[in-house]
Amino acid sequence: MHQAILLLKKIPRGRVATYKELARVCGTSPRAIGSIMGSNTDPINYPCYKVVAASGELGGYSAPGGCKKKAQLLRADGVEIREDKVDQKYFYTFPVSANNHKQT
DNA sequence: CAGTTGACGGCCC
DNA sequence: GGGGCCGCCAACT
Repeated sequence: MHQAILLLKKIPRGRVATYKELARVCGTSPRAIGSIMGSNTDPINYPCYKVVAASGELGGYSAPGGCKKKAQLLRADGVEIREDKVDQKYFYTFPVSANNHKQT
């Protein structure tokens, strides 16, 4: 198990997190996040589809359906996608003290 | 254990 | 804003 996987579930509905954000909280590199996500193609227990690139692009999706399914799931979450890209307004940032302890 | 690849990001041109 | 190159951590061979 990895912290990044846990962070996926911490992402509020209608919002998305970037690889770099997860990397920032996990203290690792965005490459690692992608690798971890690729190792976990389980959108059921872990909404990996809520993770997008910093550029707003959906990035990739190893789970069945591909990036198209990913976009579909995001829209179902309340995230509006424009030209296969997510608006920066949906970018969610994790609390600095949200490493592994609840805050506020 | 060592080498290469990959769901990416940042800097330079 | 777009394209190219380097760096990064983890997983696979």
